[in-house]
Amino acid sequence: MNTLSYGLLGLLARASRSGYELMQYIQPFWQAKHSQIYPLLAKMEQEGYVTHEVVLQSDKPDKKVYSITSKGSDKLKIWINEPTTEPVLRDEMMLKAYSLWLTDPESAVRLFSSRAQMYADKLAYYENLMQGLKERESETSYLSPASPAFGRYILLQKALDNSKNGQNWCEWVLSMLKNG
Amino acid sequence: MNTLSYGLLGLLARASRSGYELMQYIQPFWQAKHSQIYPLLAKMEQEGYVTHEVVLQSDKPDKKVYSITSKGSDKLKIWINEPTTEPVLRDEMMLKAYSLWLTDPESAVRLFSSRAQMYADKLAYYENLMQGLKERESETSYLSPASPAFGRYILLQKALDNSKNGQNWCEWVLSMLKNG
DNA sequence: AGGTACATGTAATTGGTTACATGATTCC
DNA sequence: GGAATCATGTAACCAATTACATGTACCT
Repeated sequence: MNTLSYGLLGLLARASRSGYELMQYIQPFWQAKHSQIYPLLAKMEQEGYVTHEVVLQSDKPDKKVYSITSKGSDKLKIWINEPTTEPVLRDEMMLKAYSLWLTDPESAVRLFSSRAQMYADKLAYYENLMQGLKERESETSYLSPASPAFGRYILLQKALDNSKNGQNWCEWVLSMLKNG
Repeated sequence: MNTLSYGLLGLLARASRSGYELMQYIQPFWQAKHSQIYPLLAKMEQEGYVTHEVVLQSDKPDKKVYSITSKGSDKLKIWINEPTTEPVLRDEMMLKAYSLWLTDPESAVRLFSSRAQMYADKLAYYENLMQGLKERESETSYLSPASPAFGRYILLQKALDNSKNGQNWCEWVLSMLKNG
């Protein structure tokens, strides 16, 4: 059971989903490809944390829909109270920023402009998700810590903060590149 | 040549350093253990990007001091202008926040309090590094994009922003946990 | 007929962590 | 003598990405 397993259990604790769906839902908060998720689900099923049933579809290919077991749910609840490991951030941009003095001003501007654009795109993406949440759920739902919507709400808020933060940082650097 | 290699070249472009020193300097911006760095340096030397000489020390054990070659410097400059990969953030806390509805209020408060403390510690750490930079370097140095100090300055600013951001987010969640 | 999204899987490789291993030097 | 920091390395393992592989259903 690695961290990704708990992320998948956290999704399945809300609703049963196929491996393909799990891959899509977890993407924004934990990067994982289908080639990592499918074998992991099989392993988790072997160990009794999830089960699956095949759901036949007529408009799309058939799928395996996974559900969390009570053993999986217990495991998930225990994990939340265990010590939390520190976040790991690996951003090539940080290393490039460190070596910025080795490049010409035009390249530096290009580098930070495209990164500002990346943050703008992410911001729009998360704003859209947040709007969707607020349309679907009432305030009493997503503002209540006991509600599943609360977790999604605070997660999206963190993602929004982070994107704004990154965007502001890029603009700040760009302003110095233009004056300096 | 992976991303870590370029990070190491970026450090060596400023000053020659031992593997042990490189490990310490790169830590805040790219997590890597000595067991990954030592073999990588050997490989980079084989490929002609760095060289090393043994420096005898009397107060400490002897060390291998690595220097960047012109081939390594060329490689580094080209890399800066290549397309930048997206950042990868893996934070167990995000997955726990998502499943927060499964736990009791006391555990939730504990979880966010200790994470707030982590951000406070990081903030203090980076503030200290920033102060050191400002004491060592003149404003004309660290505010000039052509200076090596500029890269360090904007990196520390990003780390500070990020820590503050995370701390505020934790306090915001905690305020909702106390009211909700 | 070709492209895209849906859907699931395995194999090979790289990247990264943990554990094992050794030794110098300093401070208490 | 024992702990802490400095210093370098290898081995085993786990996590993650890339590539290989197959097939359905829908739309143009």
